[in-house]
Amino acid sequence: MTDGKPVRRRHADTTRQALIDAAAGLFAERGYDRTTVRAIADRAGVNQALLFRYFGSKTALFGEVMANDGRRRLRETPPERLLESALRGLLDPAGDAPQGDRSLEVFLRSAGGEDEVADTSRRLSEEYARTLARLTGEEDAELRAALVLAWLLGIGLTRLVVRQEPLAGADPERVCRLMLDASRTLLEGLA
Amino acid sequence: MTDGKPVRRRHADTTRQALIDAAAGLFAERGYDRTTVRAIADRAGVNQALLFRYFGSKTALFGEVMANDGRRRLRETPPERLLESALRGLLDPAGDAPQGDRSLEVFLRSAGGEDEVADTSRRLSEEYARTLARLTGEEDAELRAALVLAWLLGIGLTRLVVRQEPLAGADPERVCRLMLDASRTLLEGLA
DNA sequence: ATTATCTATAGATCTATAGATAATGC
DNA sequence: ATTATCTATAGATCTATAGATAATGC
Repeated sequence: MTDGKPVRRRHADTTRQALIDAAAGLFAERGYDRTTVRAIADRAGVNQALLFRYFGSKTALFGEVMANDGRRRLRETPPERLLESALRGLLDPAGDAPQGDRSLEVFLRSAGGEDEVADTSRRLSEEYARTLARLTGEEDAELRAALVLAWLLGIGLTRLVVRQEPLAGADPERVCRLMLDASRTLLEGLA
Repeated sequence: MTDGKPVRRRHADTTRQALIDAAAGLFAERGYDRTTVRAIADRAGVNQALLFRYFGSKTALFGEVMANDGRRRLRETPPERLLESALRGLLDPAGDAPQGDRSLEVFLRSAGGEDEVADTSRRLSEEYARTLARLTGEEDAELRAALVLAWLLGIGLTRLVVRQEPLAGADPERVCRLMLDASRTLLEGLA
């Protein structure tokens, strides 16, 4: 695990970014708690002390990762497509369009952790909820949006974290159709 | 934290059960990883070494907790009422009917943890899925049941673990109605 | 005498820091 | 000369165990 992507030696910005990339990957794969600073540094191909030099602490690096990559999908997806895009991202992390935004995976694997991490995660998920809520004119728009988002998260939890069949191995198209059809009964504005 | 419920001194069975009860509560409140064996022993009012004497390891105690209390709701609830019962249990852990079955909370807070714990959790959730799948005759009954269960878990995750508004503070009745109505479009057999 | 309980501690992690080393730019 | 990087280690947890102590039952 000592060699990640080859890092140009002695270049602070490159090293910083390598640490962020390594952390983003590992947080998505294992969650915050189960990712050690040593594993991050190893994957980035640098010494573990540099993580503290550049970010100060592991929680600060987590915040940086979520601020950096975590909002790409939110920025680049039209609201009425956001639910489907996020669902497809969770169903097929490899073939996902807004490249590199695995923040919902990070969320699912880290939400139960320490307070500062939970807060950072909650803030991201609140932005999703707000965006979805604007889609409908119903009086309880926010609650409906929260329920749909909760469903998305539950599907991700079952498929990626728990890996429980038949959801874990189900065809993404079938899951999308069933989930989106039922969601439209809750949120009108969905594409 | 040294005094839990007063334990009759020097009685192995009582001590064993006190440890199970303390563990069940703490696992539900904090999840497996964030619960220390010392916290369990303290709440049970006994020494931490007894946990290892009676259960061998922390993971073994986790298995015992899930086997002990974890299936009460499954046993005592008719299948067509299971989803609503579990949902109400997550929405209002205090006023819940099958007393003491907080296993879904434990699941939500522990699913991302180490392998043995994840396996124990997955097994419980599979029983829920199987029970729900029997409710409908549709060809893709199992996938539909898995999706409904995922929704339940997502709601629990958002409300209890992430504590994100408006779901965290929403009226249980409203949540029930919205969620169950939409679920009936997926699973016919629900009450 | 038996066995439930406690004391003390080994051993494994992990985050974080202080201070030494080595590579680059002037 | 500056600063990016590494070595070595402190200090905080946590699970688990070996062995001593103390309470009960015959």
